[in-house]
Amino acid sequence: MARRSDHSRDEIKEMALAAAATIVEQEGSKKLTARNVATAIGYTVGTLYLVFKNLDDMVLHLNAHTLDDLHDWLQERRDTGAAPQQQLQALAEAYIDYAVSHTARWNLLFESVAGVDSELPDWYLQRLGKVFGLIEAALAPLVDHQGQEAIVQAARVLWASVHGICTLKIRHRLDLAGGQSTGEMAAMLINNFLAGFTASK
Amino acid sequence: MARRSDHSRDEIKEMALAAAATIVEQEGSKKLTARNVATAIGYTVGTLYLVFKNLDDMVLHLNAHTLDDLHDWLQERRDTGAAPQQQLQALAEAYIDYAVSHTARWNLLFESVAGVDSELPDWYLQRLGKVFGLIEAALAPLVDHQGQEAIVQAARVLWASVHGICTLKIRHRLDLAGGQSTGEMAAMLINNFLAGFTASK
DNA sequence: GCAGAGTATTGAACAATGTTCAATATGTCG
DNA sequence: CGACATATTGAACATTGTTCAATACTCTGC
Repeated sequence: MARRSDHSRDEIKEMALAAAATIVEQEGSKKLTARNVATAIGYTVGTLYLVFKNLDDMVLHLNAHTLDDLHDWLQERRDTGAAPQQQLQALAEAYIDYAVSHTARWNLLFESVAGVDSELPDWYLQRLGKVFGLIEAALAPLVDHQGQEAIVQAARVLWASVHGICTLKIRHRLDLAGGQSTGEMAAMLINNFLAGFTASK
Repeated sequence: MARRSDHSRDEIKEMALAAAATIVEQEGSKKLTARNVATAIGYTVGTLYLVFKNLDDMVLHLNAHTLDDLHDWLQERRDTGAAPQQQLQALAEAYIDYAVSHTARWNLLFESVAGVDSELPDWYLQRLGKVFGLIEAALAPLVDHQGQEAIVQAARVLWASVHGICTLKIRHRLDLAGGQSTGEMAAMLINNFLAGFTASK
């Protein structure tokens, strides 16, 4: 039996989340079970339910970490020196790259049932906002003739669209004859959208 | 015990799919279990495994029906008399409407694990293609100066983008301050994309 | 050091899941 | 009518999320 006070609750929480991330990446989300996580950190299921409300709650926290990860990933790969359009293209490709190289973990971000009927907690939405912030920053120089609201709205439309391309490709919903690559699709989207967007003064 | 030859295998298959659709719509996909479907059609689990390889296989067939449903829904609501841009807007709104009013069933289209690692069967991809066909048809008049390939590619980019907007909204991933409606987002996407697309001769 | 209190941790137990397959009920054909 | 073929069953198994009484530990006060 693990000795009590070996780890604080917060430590156990972090250990569990780290173990969960490893399991998802290495074995897929099917293997993300309470018992597997518990074993991986040297505790038992009961302890897991002491620090998380339930498995959905654990996944939500894991997703929060994934969002932070994704944010850093995008931040490293955006090309702040380049023109806005190239920045956006770089961000889109980085996003797709993340989804491809961390598919299981990225999928979990959207598979999660929590939030389908109920609201997502504020601390989670804030992390989402941080990711959006990167797109907004890249978009900002292009649209100084429009309001801040237009930037925010365009950022969301663009990110949602890139996400749509990404998710359909990864789930093989675009495996029809004559398909382009996700990169080409993102480029087509960004180029045409921006052409229209910057023209509308 | 149901008497043998009461129903052919195909009949059982259709009964099961109809029951599955009802369960998903009325009780959500969590209640879509082998036992629930079997009970609903007056058979037992064993019989279900006689006509479907497993539950994923059943869901795949249910999804095929959903795609047909969606296709008809879109076809009824597209406004073939209107200008291409209005047609696309109508299609986007119809798509979002379908997702909102049949959320559980629509979600199942993309939750399905089948196809994440393996290929989707041809008969399934063909149904996907039929849905894309509607967007291509609406797009065609706008781009006769470009090739057929450009239409196909633009249709995919547009549909994937609308889908992205739709899925993020429904899963509450856009519940941040200052959000637009899905309809407004789709309009912003379509208007700007088309402006860029038709300008690039 | 020791008794006792308090609590961190356990792991057996429960209901529900997907899936299998020997047993059984039923129809059909000679 | 009897015997074969097969449609159908449902008990059984492994695994899941989740709970909670029992247990094992640590620490306090003496």
